Amino acid sequence: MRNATNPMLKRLSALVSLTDGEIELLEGLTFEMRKVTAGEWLWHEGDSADSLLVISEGWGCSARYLSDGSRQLFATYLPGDILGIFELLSGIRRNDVSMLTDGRVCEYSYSSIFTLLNASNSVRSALFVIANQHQAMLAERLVSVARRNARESLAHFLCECRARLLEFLPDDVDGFQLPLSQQDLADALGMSTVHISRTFSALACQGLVRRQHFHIVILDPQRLAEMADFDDHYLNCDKRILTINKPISLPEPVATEWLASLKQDSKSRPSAEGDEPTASS
Amino acid sequence: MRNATNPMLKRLSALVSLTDGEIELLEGLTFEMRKVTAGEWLWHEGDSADSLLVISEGWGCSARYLSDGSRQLFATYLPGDILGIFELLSGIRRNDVSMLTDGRVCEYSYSSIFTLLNASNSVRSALFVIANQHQAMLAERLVSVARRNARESLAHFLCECRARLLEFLPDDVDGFQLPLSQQDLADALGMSTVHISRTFSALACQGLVRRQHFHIVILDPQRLAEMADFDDHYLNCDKRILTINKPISLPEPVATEWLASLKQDSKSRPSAEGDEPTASS
DNA sequence: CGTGATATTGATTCCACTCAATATGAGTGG
DNA sequence: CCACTCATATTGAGTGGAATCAATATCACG
Repeated sequence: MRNATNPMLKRLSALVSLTDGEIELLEGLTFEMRKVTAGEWLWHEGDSADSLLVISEGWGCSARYLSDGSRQLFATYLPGDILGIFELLSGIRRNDVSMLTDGRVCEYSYSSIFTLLNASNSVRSALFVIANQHQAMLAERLVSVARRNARESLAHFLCECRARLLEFLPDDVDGFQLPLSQQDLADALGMSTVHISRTFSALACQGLVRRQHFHIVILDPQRLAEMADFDDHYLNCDKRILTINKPISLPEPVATEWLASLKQDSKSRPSAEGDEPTASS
Repeated sequence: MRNATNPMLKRLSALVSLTDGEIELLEGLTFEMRKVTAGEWLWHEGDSADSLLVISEGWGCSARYLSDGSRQLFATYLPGDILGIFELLSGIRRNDVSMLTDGRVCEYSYSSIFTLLNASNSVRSALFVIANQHQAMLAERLVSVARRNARESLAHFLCECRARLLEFLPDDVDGFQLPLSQQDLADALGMSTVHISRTFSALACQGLVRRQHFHIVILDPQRLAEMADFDDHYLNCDKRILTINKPISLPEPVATEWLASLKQDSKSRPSAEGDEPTASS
């Protein structure tokens, strides 16, 4: 298994069960892996979009830069995360994305992704699920900013980071690198850097976390989650469900004539990819 | 034309160009239209999900209810909006959705939607675009709550409502029913009801809006948009793009008469605002 | 006309911001 | 190895925007 060499395959196979055919398809995907450095822009809002990106190493983030010079951070991206899903259709990047650390990213051209999407239900589902997770995290951030106080907000963010990292980190090393400066955290949580600092101190005082530099140790995950009202279901519930349900795949006696007629239609399509809905499998 | 009788077709055809086959397919969809009343729950977080809902009349909203009794409003749903897209795959409702006003909703079973999705690229694209728009609105809300002060925040929300309604409202009647109580607005914008009231007064003082009861008149849309740093591209850019690029969808000879008839139809829509809001008419 | 939901207004409080000074740490070059 | 610098973080003092509390006021509706 050379999953390790193809980040897309690695990520998707963790989300949905793939048929051998789909695995082959994914393995056959061409992609370009390149090194990126901290602070480097991956793209800007308004850029034309023609590729999907998978972070293979390092952290990235998406943000909005406001006219008053401030910044709102929307999402953080960890190794394995797939960026640019929503832009598949519009062809235009929706916000600025940059690297927080050095790392490596893999680029897959949209044309190859389209082929893949047309050929595989599971891949479509997986990408949809990922989009779903990002939406859920965004909603969670909104709740933090709007309804939680500084300590709850920061605690929640830390819990989320830990949960996301948990499947990658070896065993229970209760500590991880969080490559966000206090400025970054402030921009994510809608606070000032000063107050991030104070809030960290407060959490430390309560014996909840320890932090030095960019290294975080969560001393009492249980209590931290409680104070943050953190529930990780929004991060992984879909995954559980998916492996059980076999989602979008045709559960029906489909209107086969329709499919046939549509297939004909699709012949006139310019970017003649594989073909239509693949009732395969 | 019975577009009006099938809200799904109506909405999707406004987003992407559909082939005759797809239109027929959509027309053939079975759905159940039912009346709903203000305050009625459409579903709760955790409910199992097996249907897509299209709002045909009235306003709805999705929200999270926190353990401390407070509430965060995530989204408002207007006539034409499609709910439950993200739940297609997980089969579980992600948050609570209720009606803000009396209205009517159409229910489409997932099984029929799955058939449709498998048969049509365009429909897949359209639903994806809709999901995209909701994500964009959520992000915008986050920016409001995190970065904008009360006046900007409220102004932005009003601009957004106006923009969303604009395509439904007959020409430039610069006023509309906004069936959100100040409590609802507070829950949406992360403020207190008291401050919503004061902020409305402030905006009124500046000659930007007038408001009585649930009726809003935006006196100076231009200036209001400026103060809110409002840019409507996130609401409709995808639409524009889609008709140009026709990414995933089949680039067919567009049924222009269809679109035309739909436009007309929406203009002559009865009860464009006549009875609609008023919490419980 | 009374009742309950909704909205306004004033007084007070507080959480988090801003400003400003200092500290720590990493990286660089002498 | 030290001095310098730049980015990052800490701490204190003062301020302010919005929350809270509380007392009316207005409106819809039966």
